[in-house]
Amino acid sequence: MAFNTNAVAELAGISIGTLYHYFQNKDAILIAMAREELRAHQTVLVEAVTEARSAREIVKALISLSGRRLKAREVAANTLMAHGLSDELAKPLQAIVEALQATEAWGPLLPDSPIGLFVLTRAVNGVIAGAVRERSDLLSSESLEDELVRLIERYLAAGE
Amino acid sequence: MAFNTNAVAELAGISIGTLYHYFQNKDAILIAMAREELRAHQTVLVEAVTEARSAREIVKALISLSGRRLKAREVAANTLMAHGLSDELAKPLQAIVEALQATEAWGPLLPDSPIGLFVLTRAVNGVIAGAVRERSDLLSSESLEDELVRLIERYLAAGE
Amino acid sequence: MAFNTNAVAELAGISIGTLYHYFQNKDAILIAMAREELRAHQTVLVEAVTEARSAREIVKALISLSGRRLKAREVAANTLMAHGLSDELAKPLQAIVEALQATEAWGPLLPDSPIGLFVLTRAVNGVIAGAVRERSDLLSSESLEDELVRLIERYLAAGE
Amino acid sequence: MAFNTNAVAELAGISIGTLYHYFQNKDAILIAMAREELRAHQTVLVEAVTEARSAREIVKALISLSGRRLKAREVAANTLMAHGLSDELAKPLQAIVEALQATEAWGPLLPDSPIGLFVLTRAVNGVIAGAVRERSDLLSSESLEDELVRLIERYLAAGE
DNA sequence: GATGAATGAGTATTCATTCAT
DNA sequence: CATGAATGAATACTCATTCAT
Repeated sequence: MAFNTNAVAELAGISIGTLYHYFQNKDAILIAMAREELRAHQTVLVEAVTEARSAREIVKALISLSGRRLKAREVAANTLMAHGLSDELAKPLQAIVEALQATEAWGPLLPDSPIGLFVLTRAVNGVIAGAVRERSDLLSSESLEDELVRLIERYLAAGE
Repeated sequence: MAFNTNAVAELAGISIGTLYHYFQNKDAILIAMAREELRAHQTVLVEAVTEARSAREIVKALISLSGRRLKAREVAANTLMAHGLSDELAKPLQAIVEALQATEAWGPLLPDSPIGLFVLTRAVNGVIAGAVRERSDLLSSESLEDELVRLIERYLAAGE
Repeated sequence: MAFNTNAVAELAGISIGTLYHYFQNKDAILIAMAREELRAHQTVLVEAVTEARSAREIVKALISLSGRRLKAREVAANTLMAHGLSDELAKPLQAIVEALQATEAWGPLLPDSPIGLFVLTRAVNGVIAGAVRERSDLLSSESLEDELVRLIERYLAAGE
Repeated sequence: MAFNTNAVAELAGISIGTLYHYFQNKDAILIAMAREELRAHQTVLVEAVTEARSAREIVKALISLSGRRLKAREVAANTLMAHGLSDELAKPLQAIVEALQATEAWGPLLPDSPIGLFVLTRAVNGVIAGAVRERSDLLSSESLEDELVRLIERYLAAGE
């Protein structure tokens, strides 16, 4: 594959020897890179979502960011899954929830129960991830946005 | 790794030469195995879902089957994604939809629009896949079931 | 390489099993094919040279036939050399000499001594083979012809 | 065969990995070895021919060196031909010509025209190569020498 | 006889890791 | 600390040959 350690080192602009100064072995290198990728994505997501003023704006942001560094994030996700660290993939979602909970606008609207939060976030994420995975042209249409907003609003209304 | 071609051949009970008689190279072998894994899972899913008599039974079935051959399916999914075939991962979902549409009980209830179907299926799938990925103990509780049924029913009601 | 036995069988239009009915092993197959190639070329050469009425016509014929089935003859030559049968490569030259000796027109003109014949034939052959090997554009010019005729005539005159 | 890459590496006193550090693949290794063989032979030939004081001494040198590392040169020649590099086989001849042209003794005697040089060199080479290929006992006799000298002198006289 | 799927020893090649500089 | 040439175990893949049909 193209992901051999020497290629990684060259891409990173350092020598393979130096790479092995910092990391124990190949797995450690790949996991560190995957986590960094995820962390960076999380930062971008949280920023975008925090600025959103409506459910629609949140959905818009999530969809538009879903194409960001797509390949890199895919590899990162595969790496973490292959090493039994798939639970870390949820960190960005958790961070988004925490960010929203901290705002005056969203805090009161979100589900109280952890399960409710879990279902809502994973459902939205599942829809967008599915569209990305399947290279659906829904991603560029407004109807996916509409439908996701409806999913969210209906689900939130259900708690009343 | 343990997935070297010679080991695969031995496991399959054929010689390495015969394996290469059927497949072009290692990637082709892995992809074929991944597709077979997915196909088998799809069969099991469709059977289970077809027999279900309520939304709750469908959710129950999907959750209980989500742990089936977990590692194998994970590897299969990674393989397909690594080869740019991630869209094939949606096949089981599509098959479930088609199976349900063909029944008297479910056909009329499902969303008419492709987008509605897409959102509903990927949302449910996203929630269950998330629980599996994160090794959530929600999987064994009834509350996840409750919440998913609520998600489905509310979303379907939204079309009215 | 592309010269594996299965490919050879397919090219020959018979099954690999049948090929092994006729030949002991791969070397036997390749050597037989090489000899057949050489034999066929020899036939064509002798025919052409026999009809020639002057040194120039002989040279013309040899040059024009030097491009015949070039790749096949190259492979054949390599095969024979690789199996220590390089001396067989001289057969066509010997056949040409014998054919010429048998004619009224040429018989008396040729060198009496085996050494003279050897030098003359290998010299002419060496020049043409060299031009072919080096992909020289001399092959299509008339000057190579002129020079070869001069070489032959001078050498024959030397015996006087 | 005995020319497997691991054996080559061991013979060269380096690891197989290092060998592949320097060369792209097996073909590249074989071609490099063939060229080196040819280059070394060329050096020896040019040295010997440069010291020669007469046509006979040149012929003597060429004949006596024709047996040098015979098998190795044969393999080298086959390798280059098999890779479409047969034209490189002429390099030693060209080097000899250039070396002779640079001397006071030979420069004026050699043919002016490229074609003349081509015919003379390939003719002499063809005769000696033929004798080697056919394992002729002419190689150890003086008569081949005589005849080659005659060929050369007559051909050179032809230009007058 | 003819077939061609199956075999598996043999070989080319990769790539994580080390260590002398 | 940084480097990157060198290593060689591990692995992908080939192809001459067999043999049941």
